Amino acid sequence: MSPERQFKLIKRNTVEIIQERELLRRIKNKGCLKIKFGVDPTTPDIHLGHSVILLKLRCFQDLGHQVILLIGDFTARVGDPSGRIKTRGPLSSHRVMTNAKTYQHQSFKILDPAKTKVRFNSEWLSRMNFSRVLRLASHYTVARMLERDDFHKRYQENYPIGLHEFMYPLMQAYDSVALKADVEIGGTDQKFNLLLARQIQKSYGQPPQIVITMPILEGTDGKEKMSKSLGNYIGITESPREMYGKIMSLPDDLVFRYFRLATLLSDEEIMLKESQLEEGKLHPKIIKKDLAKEIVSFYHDRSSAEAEEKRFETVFGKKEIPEEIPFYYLDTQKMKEGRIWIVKLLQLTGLVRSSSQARRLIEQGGVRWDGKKVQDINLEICPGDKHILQVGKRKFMRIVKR
RNA sequence: GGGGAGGUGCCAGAGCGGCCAAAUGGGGCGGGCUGUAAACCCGUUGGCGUUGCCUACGAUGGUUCAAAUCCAUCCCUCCCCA
Repeated sequence: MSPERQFKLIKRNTVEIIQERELLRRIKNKGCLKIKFGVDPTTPDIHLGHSVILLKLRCFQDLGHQVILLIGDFTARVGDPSGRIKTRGPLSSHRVMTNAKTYQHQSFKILDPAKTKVRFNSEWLSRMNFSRVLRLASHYTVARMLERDDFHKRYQENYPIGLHEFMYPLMQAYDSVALKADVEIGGTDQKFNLLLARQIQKSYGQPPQIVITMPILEGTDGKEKMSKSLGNYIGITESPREMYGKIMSLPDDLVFRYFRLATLLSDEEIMLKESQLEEGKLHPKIIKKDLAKEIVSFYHDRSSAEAEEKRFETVFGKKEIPEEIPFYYLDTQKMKEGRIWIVKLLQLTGLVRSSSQARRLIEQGGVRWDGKKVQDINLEICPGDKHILQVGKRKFMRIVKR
């Protein structure tokens, strides 16, 4: 493909490319570029937020470039201070390695394993001795480090900053030196780190990498960025059910952003949907269902996506009881004279965490026995063979006596 | 090294001897509404067979009939000076 067309594909959805012209020039001159993507193995699960970048990397791969998945096993000992207000606790190296493996495995749902090189930064960072660290550190200043928004804020707001946290961006920058990266890609929140690498590369006599920043995808709450710690994420290994449901819980105005950033749909297809929505030809719910089906199909398969769509309609649209429900086998010894207190049963099934919670839910009308709202907290039931216990709208349990 | 401020529930943040299981906001959960697990509105949010009892306000010990609130020691954080 011509460098110009490649460039156009690469540019789609990016927030910024630092030195666009240089990128084009390098594609022309070198043909195959080394694309670095640094991964923080502090959490094992990849979610749709990460997929924005992974999809872009996939695009690079399809264009014949070399993707390097850099596992920050060494840097994980420090913890990325980006956007954080608190210092991260260090992770055990065992934990880091397991996470790294999981990450690799999961990322291949999007990336082409044959065109992905995996490296670990402990390879070079663990061998750095103090004098080399000093040399690295001398290329940057405290004042400039404090310009960084997150450090600046923490400093201003009297939050602690560990001295070692200053090293994090430097270590990451050094990775680019070690890899001789042509391009590094990251979220916009990584801009500082990515740019710093350019400067450090120059200090080590290398041509500075091209920096590509990608948008940060909002999580299911529609406000904060998607992250595991905020609990607003959609993991790419989640079950079709969870995935489908979580997508349906997105605020409506985020749907097209997800289409753009987290699916393979072309701009044309997306724009068509947008105009149809505006003209009132498509209901927002239908579009959201399309999105859910699209994403579930990508990470699982078409048929399970369709099954989930059906189930969703049954449970939330028609408010009916779905076909497959997990079983709970009730031990008859737990019963007294063939009866059991509803609160106890709720606890036994694990549908609630405590008896207080069970009471609350009953008081609020959130518990149903065979489809009927439970009104009385003291209700004792005599279960027959098959009954359905429901908590809230989406939690069901089939109770079977044993 | 010296001086000062502070550590409260999932988070943010009030309370500074009894009326405190702890205001308020966020989040979560439940209900209502809806062709959505959108938006919006209302309720709820430590545990316990629950008009009461138990455990909780950095940790430990103490004063008091009574402590998140007072005292002592310790741990942690921030600020100013050096």
